[in-house]
Amino acid sequence: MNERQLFTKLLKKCSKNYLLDRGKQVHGAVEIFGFGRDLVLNNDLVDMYAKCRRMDLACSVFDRMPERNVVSWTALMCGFLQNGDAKTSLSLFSKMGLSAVKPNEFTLSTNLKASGILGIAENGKQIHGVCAKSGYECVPVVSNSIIDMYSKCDRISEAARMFNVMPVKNLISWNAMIAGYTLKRNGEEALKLFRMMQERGEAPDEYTYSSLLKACGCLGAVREGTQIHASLITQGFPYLVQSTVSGALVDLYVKCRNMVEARRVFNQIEQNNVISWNSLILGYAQEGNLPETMNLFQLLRESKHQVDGFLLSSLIGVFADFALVEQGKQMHAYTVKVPYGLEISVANSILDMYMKCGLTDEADALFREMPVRNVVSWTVMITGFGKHGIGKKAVDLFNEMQVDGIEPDSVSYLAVLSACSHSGLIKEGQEYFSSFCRNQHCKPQVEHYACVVDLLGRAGRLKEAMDLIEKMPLKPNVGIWQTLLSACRMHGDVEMGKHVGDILLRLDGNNPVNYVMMSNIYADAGYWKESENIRYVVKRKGLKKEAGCSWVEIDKKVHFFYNGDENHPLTEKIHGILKEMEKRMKEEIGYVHNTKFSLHDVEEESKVESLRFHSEKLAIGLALLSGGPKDGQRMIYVFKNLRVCGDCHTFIKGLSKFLKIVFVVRDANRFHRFENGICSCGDYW
DNA sequence: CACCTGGTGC
Repeated sequence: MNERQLFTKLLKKCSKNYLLDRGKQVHGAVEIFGFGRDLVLNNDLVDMYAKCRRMDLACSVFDRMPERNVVSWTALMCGFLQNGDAKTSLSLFSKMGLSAVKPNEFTLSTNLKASGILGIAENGKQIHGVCAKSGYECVPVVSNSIIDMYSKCDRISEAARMFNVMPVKNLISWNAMIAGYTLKRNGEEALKLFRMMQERGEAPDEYTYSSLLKACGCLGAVREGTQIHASLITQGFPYLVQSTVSGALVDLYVKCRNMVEARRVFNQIEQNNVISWNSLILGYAQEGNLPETMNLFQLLRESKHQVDGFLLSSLIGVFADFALVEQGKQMHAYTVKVPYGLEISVANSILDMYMKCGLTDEADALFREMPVRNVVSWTVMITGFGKHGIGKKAVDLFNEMQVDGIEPDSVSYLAVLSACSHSGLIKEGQEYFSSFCRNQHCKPQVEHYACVVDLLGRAGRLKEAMDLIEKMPLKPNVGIWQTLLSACRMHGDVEMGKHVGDILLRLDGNNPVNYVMMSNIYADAGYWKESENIRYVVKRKGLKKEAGCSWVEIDKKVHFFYNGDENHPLTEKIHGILKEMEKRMKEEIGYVHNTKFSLHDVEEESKVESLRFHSEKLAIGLALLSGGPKDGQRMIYVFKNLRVCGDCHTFIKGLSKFLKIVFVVRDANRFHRFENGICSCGDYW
């Protein structure tokens, strides 16, 4: 072996093992031995510095090269891509196009990948054109990259077309296509492709399994996921102690709410990485296991891994869902101290947390302070104000956002439309909807139509709402019919309600909510027999609604209540104070139990006894028992997982009037702010 | 010099 070959071999070894200092020594030797102008060795040097994450040094070698070939260019582009700078790779690609050097399959693949990462379909399509013209399209590396690029650019059908016409598919082609479907949350197609792969006798590898397990997680397909897990074990799959496949397994079990199994897989992994840590911690948080969440969070901080923005924003998101203000504030304080706390997604999750906990002022102050805001930041605020029934502010923000130069996307349109419907801003809502229809970039989805149906329904324009559903270019879903059905009930339109109910039950006959709504419509109109019949069907089918649960925070401790719950140590006293309130309300403002408005409730709850002990009332009872609002604020916050029932709504309105207390209730749909006998929802929710 | 993998959010 001559010296030149030796240097190449040494440099490759440095690249592979990220040995920067050793690489620098070899670089020095290359110069001393007079190989400073050697093309191949310079290419190796560029690659070595790039792999050692020193793009500055890679560039200086590249710049001083007397001549460059396609390998020199590609090594540099690759380096930028691997260091997270896809943009520079693409601009180098166009710079290279001006020189005489022609791209090869490596160059094309690298820049297809860069386009995919940036999600720029136009760019990728252009490179695809170059591939087609030069004949590289048929080289597997290139076609695989094309599949990857299209699926990352949200053009899954073009990815599938490439996959289908490829004359030779290798394992990576299958993996890329399965990953593409998984990315778009199309778990069914991913599993279908996997079955096809098995029929053809293709052996899967760890990439295939990672994607597949993710697909199962998206589908909530516990059975398929467990099967795959079992077959990995029986095959003696060598990767189960490694983090990638097992990380996907941990996440699968977390998504399927099986924390015992998730923990078991996690414990088996020899080298856990941040991702599996994050999955596990989030899993504990989502099931409300706060001690284990914080325990693991602490262990992670003590480990060699770094807490990242991903974990922070998702953890804060869980606190927001549970309305754990104290935990949320603690986390906010923590984010201020760490560098990744500055990430915009973390700031957005904090905004969202304050909004979901009812602290609009805190959110607003933080929002105004943020140095950088993106469309998500604005959308969080618009959604938040919308759910508080402060439609004016939501609308103003939506307009201000556009003045600020940020284009609304389909989620922000949803936010503003829903804000309009929650606040009864009918005209404004319709205007935003038509401007959305004229938008070049995105089209309304079923959810947007549902907002407009709600808007029209609220105004009693049921016929127009029905027309809209029938004329819209999309297939109506369960949600949109439910919206119309609610409107039918609110306006006492039994005939249309019956029609809509029939459609709904045919579409989704296993959701008890649909039956309850129908039953209530009949009951309101005095059709007792029909109402009973429907309730009977629910019983016969054994359909169960999610258990109603409310909670309230008192002295930094959260108390949970279920409907009719008698587990709280103060139950008797809570019942006592609620009965006393009812009595006073009856005498002072003529309150009677309102069974008519049990719209969102199910089963035997129409009985006065059970209405009295709905979870939200129990929570309020405890808050009153503990001396009412603290800190001089005349406010009590209560949170509920389902929608607040009509009777409770009337009850709380009454309470707010004669106790002179403001009650804020967050239900599954929006905030209700009760003040002096009036609710911010205007009795329509 | 290259292609495919795992965790948030409205």
